[in-house]
Amino acid sequence: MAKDMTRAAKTKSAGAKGDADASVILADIVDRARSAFEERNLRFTQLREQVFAEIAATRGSIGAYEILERLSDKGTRLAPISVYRSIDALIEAGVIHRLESKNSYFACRRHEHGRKGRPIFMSCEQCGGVVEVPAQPIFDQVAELATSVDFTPKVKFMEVSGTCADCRDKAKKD
Amino acid sequence: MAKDMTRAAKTKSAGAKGDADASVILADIVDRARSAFEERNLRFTQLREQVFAEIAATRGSIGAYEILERLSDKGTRLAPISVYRSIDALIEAGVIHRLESKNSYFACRRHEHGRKGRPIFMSCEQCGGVVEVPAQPIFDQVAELATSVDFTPKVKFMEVSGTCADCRDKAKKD
DNA sequence: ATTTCCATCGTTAAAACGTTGCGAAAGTAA
DNA sequence: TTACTTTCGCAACGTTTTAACGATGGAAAT
Repeated sequence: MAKDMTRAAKTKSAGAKGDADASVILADIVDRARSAFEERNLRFTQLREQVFAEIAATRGSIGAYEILERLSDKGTRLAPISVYRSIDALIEAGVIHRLESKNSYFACRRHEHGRKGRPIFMSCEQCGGVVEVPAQPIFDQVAELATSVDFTPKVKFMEVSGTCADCRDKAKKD
Repeated sequence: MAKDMTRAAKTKSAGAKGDADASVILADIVDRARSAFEERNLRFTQLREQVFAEIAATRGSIGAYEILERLSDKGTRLAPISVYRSIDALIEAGVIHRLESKNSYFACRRHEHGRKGRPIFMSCEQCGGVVEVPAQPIFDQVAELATSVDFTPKVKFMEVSGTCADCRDKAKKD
């Protein structure tokens, strides 16, 4: 039943927006997340699945309280802590990331660019969309710079805000 | 009188910690901030000065509510919004920075490394200290990478957390 | 000098984000 | 079964940030 819900949610969200990559349906993304959990011997519980599905169904990033609201609208009324615990587990499993600059969360899309090293997150200030771009050389340079000032870095990702191509083009039309 | 207070605060904080660069006294840092405001035709009000002095007197970064508390201890009781408004102005003037990953603020130290392009903030997870390291080439590379995926970046600084040399050495002793 | 204007600040309130503590339930292992 | 660990529900609380609105005070225009 949980799976049916996620499929339904996906159809609705992608259909409504006429998403270009509607081919990658939400259920598949959820399945990939499930695999990630299994690989690490972590439990992909119903709650975690629901939370993940909401995040993955979102274009751009989503805050914890919005997840809370959306699940509530669908009949699953939760306390904030439950969502945060699920978020922690999802981050732990590596299937979502936290966008520090917006206190929000988005589904990992590493699979879209293979696994070519650590990514930079480019987050559009207009539409909220987030793209992950592999940038290992830049991380290497940061590490080198840090070492040069005797600092031991612990960087997992970097965030860059700006404007995506779509929004830039839209702005030009005005 | 405001100046006297800041001088006193500085003496206390640097003296207590036996800070190495006690030579750069707080009052001078405040004066530099004042100049930054004047250059931009912004007002360095008493409130902004007090807030700035608290931030500048802090080793590492400080949260808005801790600023609030410290000022309250000194007899200036403020509403949170007042602190946030001052913080906004100080960021606007470029004399402090926000550490996104910790929801806290610290005084800009650009002058310590000349003005050689945009800095990366290296923030120590152990001691909370923050150092600014000029890293324009890395910003350039990020910009290039962004452009290559048709994204218009708007990066001012980057944050790297990790461990500073002092804390690493201390850890080794254990 | 008086009016006009705008930035700043005070005050109240609430929104947005995140955590603690405790105990029940459900999965795992012996 | 029993014991153990992980997850979850629940209630309250703590932290960070913003909104709305009015008062004040200094600079500029008349």
